[in-house]
Amino acid sequence: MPSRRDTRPGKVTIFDVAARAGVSIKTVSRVVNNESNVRDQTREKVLSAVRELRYRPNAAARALSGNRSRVVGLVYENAQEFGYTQHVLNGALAVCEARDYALLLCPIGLPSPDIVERVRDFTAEGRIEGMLLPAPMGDLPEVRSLLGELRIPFAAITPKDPLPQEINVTCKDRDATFALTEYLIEQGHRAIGFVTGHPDHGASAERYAGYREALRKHGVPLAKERVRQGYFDFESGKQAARALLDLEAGPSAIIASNDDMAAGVLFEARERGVAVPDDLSIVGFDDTRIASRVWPPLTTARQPIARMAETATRLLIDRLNGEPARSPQEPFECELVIRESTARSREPLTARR
Amino acid sequence: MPSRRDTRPGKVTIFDVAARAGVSIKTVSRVVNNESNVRDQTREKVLSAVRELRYRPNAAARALSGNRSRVVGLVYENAQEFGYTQHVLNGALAVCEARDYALLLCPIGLPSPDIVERVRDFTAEGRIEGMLLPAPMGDLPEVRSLLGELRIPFAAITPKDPLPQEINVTCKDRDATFALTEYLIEQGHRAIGFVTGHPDHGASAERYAGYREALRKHGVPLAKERVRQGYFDFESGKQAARALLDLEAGPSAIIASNDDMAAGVLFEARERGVAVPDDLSIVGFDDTRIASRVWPPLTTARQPIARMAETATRLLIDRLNGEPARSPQEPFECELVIRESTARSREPLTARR
DNA sequence: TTGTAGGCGTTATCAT
DNA sequence: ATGATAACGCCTACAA
Repeated sequence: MPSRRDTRPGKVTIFDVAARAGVSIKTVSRVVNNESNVRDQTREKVLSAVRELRYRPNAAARALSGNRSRVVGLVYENAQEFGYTQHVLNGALAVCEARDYALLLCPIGLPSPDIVERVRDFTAEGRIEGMLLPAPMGDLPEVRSLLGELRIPFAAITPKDPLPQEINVTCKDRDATFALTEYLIEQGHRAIGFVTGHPDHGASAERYAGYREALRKHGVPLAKERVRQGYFDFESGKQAARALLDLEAGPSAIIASNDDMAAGVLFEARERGVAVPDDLSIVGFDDTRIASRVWPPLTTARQPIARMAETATRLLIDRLNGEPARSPQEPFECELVIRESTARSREPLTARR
Repeated sequence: MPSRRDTRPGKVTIFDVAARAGVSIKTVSRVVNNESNVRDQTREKVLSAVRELRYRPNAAARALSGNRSRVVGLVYENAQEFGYTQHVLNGALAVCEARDYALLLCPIGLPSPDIVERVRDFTAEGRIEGMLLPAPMGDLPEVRSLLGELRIPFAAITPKDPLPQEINVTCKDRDATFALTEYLIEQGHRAIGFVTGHPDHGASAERYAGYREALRKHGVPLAKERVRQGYFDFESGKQAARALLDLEAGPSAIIASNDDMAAGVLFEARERGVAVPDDLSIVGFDDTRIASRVWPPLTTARQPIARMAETATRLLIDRLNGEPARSPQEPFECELVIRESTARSREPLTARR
């Protein structure tokens, strides 16, 4: 029973616990790490010593010795709008905490010429054991190949082209945009503008596809001039709205590929005195906070971002603990949220009222 | 010249660098840590070896050996509204990155009965070397005394009662609310409602004081029924507005103690068809994103949150590196931002026009 | 089922 | 100014 050091105030080490429980440090280690081959009785003894001493294994020692830092890195786009990232953060943190992992942040302003160097730097001191890549980080091939090279497992949230051997969490945003568009059509809208998302985001193409599908299904021709490029931020939504509202035959409704842009559309409409939803219906995507804080609150599709992040984090940590890379069987569902930014079209296509 | 291990792919250690530079590992350590007592020539040799080998010291080994994790913890209130925290995060991360520290997050939902346990847990594995306490975390005595007990230095951002021997970063929010109120008075407003912030936040009392001072200076009586309790979130702003707009003699202007509540006030006004700013002027505080994304955009006071967080982080890291606890000489200034949510009062107190 | 020895990559101590 | 050697606290092998 080696008790290598005297009881010192402050730091309780594995030796203290071992001494107290009358076992070797290895046995303590086994118990702490939930390994097998420990008699229940011994385990109990150790556990009470742990409790009494308030022992917590030292993270640095564990990392150094076991070559596992128990830290997950989160690389995210540091944009003005933070609604999406906030949900990712919440989900990731919740799971990390439950699994006793820590989360380290790596904000990146896109586009970033030295992104590979930034990520390499982030992983440099051996701190990161696995990486979380929320959109659009999972879309960048240079990041993915770097992580592959570094042998750092990662989980991507809504990447553009999910590879089966990696961890990917996706959702049915295409279906959701389809449903949103169809809803507007059912409300009598025909001239429906669309603001796309950033072309580098995987979700952008999906959402645009959902819009076109719905138009096609209902025999509404796709008018190119009613489709504008946006970048997922408020300002680009505003600018897209400017162009759309300047059209001769302006739209009676506008779908923006996310809530931030929809808020921009709404802002522009108000500035021009266009009544929403009376003269213009507006639709967003994600149901982040801003959707219910502008007036009128936005009709949108609720993407379960936090839950998706939780799932990604869980699968990633499982993988770090030796399980194979898995992805959810099914993409997550998005739920339609009808609010006051949309109304029946006043155009005389259908009977009045 | 001990070269303890062969050149292995992947991990470059201090031994590799030492061998390459033809010095001992201690010398490499000195150079890497910018210690003195190294000949310039030797330093150069080591530095080029470091560069050529792309050597990065292992964080875990450093932490274990030096008893310094180079990690700063950020305990923050995990509220719905994230505008404030977003700026804190940005500021803290920027400085951490520059000083080669990492930032660990500890979100806490308030009120939290087990907050002390949560924070203790957060610090438990020896990961955290210093702690950042943005409002309102610096106001909680139990947290402060816990950190004192644990001998973990901390820096508070706008705490209620800053102690001189600790690191505190504050701003002149009292002056700013004073200026905002005065601005409204100059615009002809007399019936000015006020929504206070969460009573546990130090800033709440300050901002309320600024409001009262301005009224007093201009001989406007303080009407208790025009002051409502809020909690810094959107919903409480909405509810406060409900009460204020229900008053017989409703206010012609409302000052909310932050932007999120101001957005709630605006939302409620719109729901009732109260025209802003024609029938009601609205003022916020902070100039977080939401202030310029609602319509009309909010007149507010810009609190330099990110810069304050940067300063707090810098001072904290300095302290962790042996310097004494210092605080800025002067509180930070807040800047008035006049936007379209305020206008001249239409009440016939001053001449028309 | 349990324990012993050695090493993880640094920083710290004390020589020289 | 520089270097040898011992911690740091834990985990991994291998023994018993």
